[in-house]
Amino acid sequence: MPRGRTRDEDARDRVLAAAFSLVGSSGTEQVSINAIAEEAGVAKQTIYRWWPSRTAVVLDALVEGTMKATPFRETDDIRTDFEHHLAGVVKLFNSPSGRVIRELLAEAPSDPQIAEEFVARFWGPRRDLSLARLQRGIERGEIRADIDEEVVLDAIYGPMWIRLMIGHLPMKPVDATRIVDAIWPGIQVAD
Amino acid sequence: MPRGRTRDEDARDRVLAAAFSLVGSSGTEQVSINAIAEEAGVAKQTIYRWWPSRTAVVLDALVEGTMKATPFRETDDIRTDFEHHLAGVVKLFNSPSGRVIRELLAEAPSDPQIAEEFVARFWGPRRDLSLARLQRGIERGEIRADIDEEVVLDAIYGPMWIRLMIGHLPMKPVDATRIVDAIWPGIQVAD
DNA sequence: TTTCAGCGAGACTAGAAGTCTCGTTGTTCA
DNA sequence: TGAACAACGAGACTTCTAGTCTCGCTGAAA
Repeated sequence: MPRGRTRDEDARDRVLAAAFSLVGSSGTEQVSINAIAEEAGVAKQTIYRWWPSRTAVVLDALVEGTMKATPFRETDDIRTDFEHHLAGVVKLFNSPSGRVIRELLAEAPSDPQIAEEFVARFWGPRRDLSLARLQRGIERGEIRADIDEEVVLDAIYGPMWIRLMIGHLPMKPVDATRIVDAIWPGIQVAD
Repeated sequence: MPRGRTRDEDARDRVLAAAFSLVGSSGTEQVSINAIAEEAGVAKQTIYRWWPSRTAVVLDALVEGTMKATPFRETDDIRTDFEHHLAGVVKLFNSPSGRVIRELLAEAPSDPQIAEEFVARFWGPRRDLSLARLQRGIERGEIRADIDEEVVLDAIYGPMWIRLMIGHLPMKPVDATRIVDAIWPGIQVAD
């Protein structure tokens, strides 16, 4: 056990909560590191002692705060499982998390480290769940074996991401069904 | 005709070229407004006289620089036209323009004005071309009339955008075909 | 009770966006 | 031709924020 005072875990939680809350409600404005520190009742140095940058805090807050969002149901009806999952994505993107994700991705071009971690810790794990589900569909003979899995996944997720990032159209729950309707005929095994 | 010295159109062109070149090659680093001014051989005030912000310059540069990119062929084979168009998108996104688009979209969350203009001047017009092509397909009885056109368009473009923004996978020309392969069975009129 | 790292507070530094001023240049109009 | 005037290059200046540094204090471990 190292000497000295131990880390204040409560302060850690307050920082993550403050970061998530501020970035999720205000849109980047007022979300200086000072504002996060003040909201959390913490000194700025306490933040920089544990995180390398403001964006790293937000990423941690996102990963921690949405750990259990967009679960993947495992029933015998793969198609419906995907619809269910996508509906969860719509809900997530329309919540404060959506704004946090958008802000985070906006930092990615200027911070490759963040971009990499975002993929490794947030996007990757979720996408892998989908991939596994797709592969199980192939094993069970319900999904065609000759599809390009990566392209199919990106076609399934793409519409939501494009709307989150560009914002040209709203995301509605019914779109989850429509996306699956559009994709499914191309990947299912012909009856 | 107003009195006084007229605008230096050559300086305007140099500013746009410098902005596009710097943002397209270096990734946001070294792309301060000072750097653009220096590269263009222009005073900073000359930039702010004509553009409201640094990002507005980059948007103009993008619109001007990619006016003729990703054209939409009009043959009798709609499916191949889409493949051709998507292949153009892949090429565009893999070029310096891709980086410029990414940087621009990264500014969008903190600058609603830019977000709106990006849609109105870049994304909207291109998307409308696709939409018109899709609708012509419906009129000609090649595409199903009951599809949700917006969702289909976003499913077609989505994979490229998601890869541009997240960067989890490269974009290859062959993906253009694979995307269309994945989407087409769901939207074409059954034989 | 000594040691020592974490803590809050806040001064400080560095760098970039955007503003302001100034003397100069080029165009229009009387 | 020359006065009026706006755009120009140059660069100082202001403002804001990310991130650093220093301080005296606090609390857990040995």
